[in-house]
Parts: sequence; structure tokens; C-alpha cells
Amino acid sequence: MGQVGNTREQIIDTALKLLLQRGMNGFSYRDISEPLGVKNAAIHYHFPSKADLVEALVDESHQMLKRSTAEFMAYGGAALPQLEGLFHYTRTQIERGRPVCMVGALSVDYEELSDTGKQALDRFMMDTVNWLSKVLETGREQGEFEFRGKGQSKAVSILAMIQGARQLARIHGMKMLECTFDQIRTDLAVEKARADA
Amino acid sequence: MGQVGNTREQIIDTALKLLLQRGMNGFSYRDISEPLGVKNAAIHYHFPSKADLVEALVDESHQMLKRSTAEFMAYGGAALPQLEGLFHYTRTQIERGRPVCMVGALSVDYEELSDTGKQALDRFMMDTVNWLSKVLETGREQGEFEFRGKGQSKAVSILAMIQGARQLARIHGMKMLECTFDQIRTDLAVEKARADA
DNA sequence: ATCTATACTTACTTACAAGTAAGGAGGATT
DNA sequence: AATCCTCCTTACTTGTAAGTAAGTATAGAT
Repeated sequence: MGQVGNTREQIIDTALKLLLQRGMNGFSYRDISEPLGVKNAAIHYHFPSKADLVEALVDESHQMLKRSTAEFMAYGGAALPQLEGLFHYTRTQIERGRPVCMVGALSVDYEELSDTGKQALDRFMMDTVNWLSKVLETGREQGEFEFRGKGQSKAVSILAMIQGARQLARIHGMKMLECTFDQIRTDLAVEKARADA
Repeated sequence: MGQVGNTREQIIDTALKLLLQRGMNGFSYRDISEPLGVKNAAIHYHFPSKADLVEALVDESHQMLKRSTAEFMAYGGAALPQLEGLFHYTRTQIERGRPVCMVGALSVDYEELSDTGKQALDRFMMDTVNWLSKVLETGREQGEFEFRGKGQSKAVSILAMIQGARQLARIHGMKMLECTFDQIRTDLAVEKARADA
């Protein structure tokens, strides 16, 4: 009892899984406290209201993805490995008990979110759009990708696709996700790389 | 009181909006009964458990889309108007108080669904994939569309995209949806129709 | 006229969720 | 040595959700 900051991290880890597995109204503080072996009120100590908790979880998700995209940069300036990094990140999240993404999960409960929660979700989303937007345009300039329209528009559509595919995958299996990843690759591939009719 | 089958339809209409606006655990039988001016138990009379209700709502959504896709056929055999029909259908659903789609909403609560509910959701999804798959392949054969990969794969990715975009639109406004529709059009357009770099 | 099925209402039970108030235990601070 | 801050626990309140059992009103069939 009383380890520095340990409980808070464990709460976030447990609550994040619960939120993404069951939705905002599908879990209670009890579902968090029981597996951690603490009492209900301990959660309220760290996160007075559920709105506070959910907001922290949005920020946590945002930071997690940000840390990963920063790592993808380490693969060099190439765009394709960064896109593949995003695919791999998505796969890993599912394997780690987070079947759907934060934006997908909370879009359903959107009207119940606090104002700051809504803002945090919007920041998360737009930040990701902007990152992918740059990756796509860089990729096109460098001759790695081929696509029509603006980078921003393509980025929105690809993120929508991944988010949707992750949900389809929960219902009909991982092949829905992999099939979508393949379609994104095929759609972006430069002419010579085509293999189909 | 006692009009034949009227209450049941009103329950479905009200509950469908509530489910898509707030998610499966975001509304109660009271939220349905109060606006309809009936008592809580009246809902339980028609739908003994919430699992029964949700299953009926999945079927209702499925039938609604099926009726619409059947109407799109009346536009003639052309593929593009059928795709535009789907876009229009999505827009109309949002305007009518159904911001996200059934598959997107329930994918979050998937593990809480009854077995028959899961099956109904899967049928809905795969039925839609198969319909769009045919539209796309017909469109490609007729020279209306141009795309790489299999029709089935492209259909999955487009449906994932629309589902995701509908959720993004709830958070960041309708332009997210329209931007995605435009991207789908641009991606599918035959060479001569290109307008961008 | 009675019966019966449908479509409810009244009244209730059980369970759990969110949140709070007050107190305790331990380490660090003065 | 006493105090204070952090991180909890105990014990509670209030509200609401799901579901049920038993009764009632009405229409149509017998």
C-alpha cells in the first residue's frame, strides 16, 4: 500500500482496456478496483468523476500513439515504413486487449462527454490526421505513394477506414483488418507495383 | 391506448435513435417509455429483455438498408447512382437522429450481445459487404469505376471508411463525412475524370 | 353473456453505479 | 514530537436500471 504513483498507472491501464472493450457506460469503478485489490473510493481519489477518468484515458491514448509515431520516424524518412508502423501499432493494440480505438469507442457516447473530454478527443483525432497527412504527402513527393486528391482528405479517409476496420474485425475476425490494410497498400502503391486487373 | 401494433413500432423508432445516439448501455427502458407516454413495463411486454430489444433493432436497421438498396436498383443498372444512393442514405440517417451506424455502435458493446444478436449483426454486415461488392464489380466491368484489388476487399474497405467517417463526423462535423465521400469518388473515378495532381 | 387474448398498468424487488464524508496509516517536514 | 500531506479505507447516501408478478381494460370470438 502506498507505492508512489503505482495505483494511478494501474487504474489507467485497467480502465483503458475496460473502456475500449465495453464502452464508457459498460464498466464501473468496481470493475477497476476489484482486480487491482483496492476499494472503490480509491479510484475516486485519483479520478473524482468518471468524466475525469475518461478524459485521462483519452489523453493516455493520444500520448501512446504520439510516442509510437515518434518511433516510426526512427525508421528513417521513408513514408511506407511509417504507414506500416501504424498498421503494426493497430494490430498490437488489439492483441493487448484494446479491440477498438478511442475515437471509435467514444464517438458513440460523444454527447455524454464533458466539454474538455470532447476537446481532448478532437485534438487526438486531428493530431493523427495531420501526422498521416504529412506522411502521405511526403510519400507522394518521394515517389513511394500514388494517390489522387489532397493529403489531408486521403488521411481522413484512411483513418476512418482503419477505425472502421478495427470494429468490423471485432465482429467478423482479424481478416477484415488485414484485408483493409492490404487494400490501403494496393491503393497507394505506385503503378509498377500493381498485381491485379 | 391499445392501437394495433402502434406502440411496438414507436418503441423501435425511439429505441433505435437512443441506441445510435448513446450506445447500448447509454439508455434505459425509461428513456423509451417516457416520451411515448407509456409505462416501463410496457416495453418489457414487447421486448422482455434488453437483449431482445437490441436484436430487434439490429434487424430493423438491416431491413431499412435492404429496402433502400432495393430502391437504388430502380435507378437503372448503373453502379455510380447506387454508390451515391448509399452516400445519400447515410446522410439521411444522420439527419434523422442516427449519427452512427448500428455496426459502429454495437462493435463497442459486442461482447455483451446475445449470441443471436451477434449473428444478426454479422449478417447485416456481410449482407452489406456482398451488396457493395457486386455494385463495385459491376461498375468496373461497365467502365464506371476504376480500382485495384478484388471487389470484396474494396467493399470491406469502403464500408469501414463510411462507418469510420460517420463517427469522425460526429466529433468534428459533417465535412469529415463529405470529405470521405469525395475521396471515395475520386479514388473510384476513371482516368479521364481526374482533376488533381 | 362469457371467455379469451392482447396490450397494457401498478407496484414491487434486486442489484448496482456514482459519488461523498470522515477517518486512518505511513512517510516526510519543521 | 508534533504536524501535515498523500493515499488510501470504511461506511454511507442517492439514484437508477432491469426485470417481474399480478391485476385491469378493451376488442373480438364463441
